[in-house]
Amino acid sequence: MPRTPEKAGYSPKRKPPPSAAEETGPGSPGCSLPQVEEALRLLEGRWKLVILFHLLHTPVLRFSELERGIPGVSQKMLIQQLRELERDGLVVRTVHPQVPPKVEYSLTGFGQALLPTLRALRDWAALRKAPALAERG
Amino acid sequence: MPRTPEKAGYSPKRKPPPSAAEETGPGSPGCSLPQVEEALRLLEGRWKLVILFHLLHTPVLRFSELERGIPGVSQKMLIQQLRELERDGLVVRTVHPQVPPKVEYSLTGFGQALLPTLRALRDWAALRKAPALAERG
DNA sequence: CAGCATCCTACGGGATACTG
DNA sequence: CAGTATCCCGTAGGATGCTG
Repeated sequence: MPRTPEKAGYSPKRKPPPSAAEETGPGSPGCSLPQVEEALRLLEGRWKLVILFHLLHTPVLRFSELERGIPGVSQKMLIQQLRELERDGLVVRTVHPQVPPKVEYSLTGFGQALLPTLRALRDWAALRKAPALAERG
Repeated sequence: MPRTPEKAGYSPKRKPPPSAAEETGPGSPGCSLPQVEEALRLLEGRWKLVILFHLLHTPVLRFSELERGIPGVSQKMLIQQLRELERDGLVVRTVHPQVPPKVEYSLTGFGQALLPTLRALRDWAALRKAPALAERG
């Protein structure tokens, strides 16, 4: 993102609404919708879930392994998404100071906590082939 | 998307890889990664999960209700995401032929099947405040 | 009320080339 | 090997205005 010289935090017209803590009332779905929305942002990005799926299956993976494991991704995207996941506390990046560089990625506790979600997601994905699914609920 | 007069299906350089059913082997994470990836696409979009959360909480909602329930969204986006969800078989759109138009949205069986996933996601989101979460997994 | 149409910008994300 | 830098396109998505 060299287009903005700074950190490019981005905060324009997007969330101009009132103060905050407003939908957090008792009438909101589940528990606190905005809190969920916030967490959802951490997972946005075409490759994040895929990366997490891989790291959940293989606890430690180096960059090249991830790259090979996710055929459609470019290094730029892989790096970018990994950095965001790291910044958001989902993934740990470990650099081994060697001559041929070696960097390994693994999940934090927070990242591992996604296990139930990803498992449910996988099961849901499997439903797409199930014929017993009535189209009209 | 009036820029492309047609349906603008979009299919450029995105998925040029081999045939398919290749990672579906026994060595892949969980079950079949590409299948999960495919299902993941149905949920992409800034507002889709939020919409689904709302519809899971309130089974039937009209357009204006959703609009009010999701403060940050624009009508354009709301419509667009709803249409995609409808097209992908997650949501049903029911038009009531009245003078002041009335359109209601609800989940299909497939959409309702996301309940466990969304629940897990909500629980995970709640973890962000939990102090007992070691940053290094 | 529910939606379509249009314009416009920022971001997502791919391709390629270069570096420690 | 594991990135960084740059160029570039297409899409996401906001703002506004109009319609049945």
